[in-house]
Amino acid sequence: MQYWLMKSEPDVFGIDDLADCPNQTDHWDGVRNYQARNMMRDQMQQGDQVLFYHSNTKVPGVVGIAEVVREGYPDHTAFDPEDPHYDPKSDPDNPRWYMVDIRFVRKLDRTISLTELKELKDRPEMADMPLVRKGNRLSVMPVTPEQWQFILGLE
DNA sequence: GCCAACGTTGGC
DNA sequence: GCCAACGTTGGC
Repeated sequence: MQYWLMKSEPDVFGIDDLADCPNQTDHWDGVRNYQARNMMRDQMQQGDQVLFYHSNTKVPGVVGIAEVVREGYPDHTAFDPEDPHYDPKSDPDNPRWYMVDIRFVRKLDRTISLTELKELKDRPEMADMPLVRKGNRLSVMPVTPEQWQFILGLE
């Protein structure tokens, strides 16, 4: 079992939206970055735990926990010309983009803000966490067990 | 809303 | 294969 962090803009799809979905489950569509794609397609497994992160908002930070319930499969939104994430280069016979399904587990009692995590970035537990490094734009990233424990220990 | 960082594209 | 131009991400 592995740990991950996934970013989402709460104005588009936040932790409460996930909790409101049927079965509290939704597909993580729209990722159009190869590094993130590779992780969803090749590495994420059923049962993996996910830190749900709100980006591009007033207080960016970790707001909840989710769980991977379906492993990588083709992102159908890439095939739909009407979809904002349409990619004509993705062919249903040879899909370019993949997604996973995640299910809501719980909200944190409070937001563990990016500011707070940055202040703690020199802690040994937080070593090599892409999230707190400058210029990081990866929307799906692996989280070490140490990072997982440490971050949730702040709750 | 600004803009730095960074990934992707396409001309050569 | 290089790299300038461009688009996007995402913090502030």
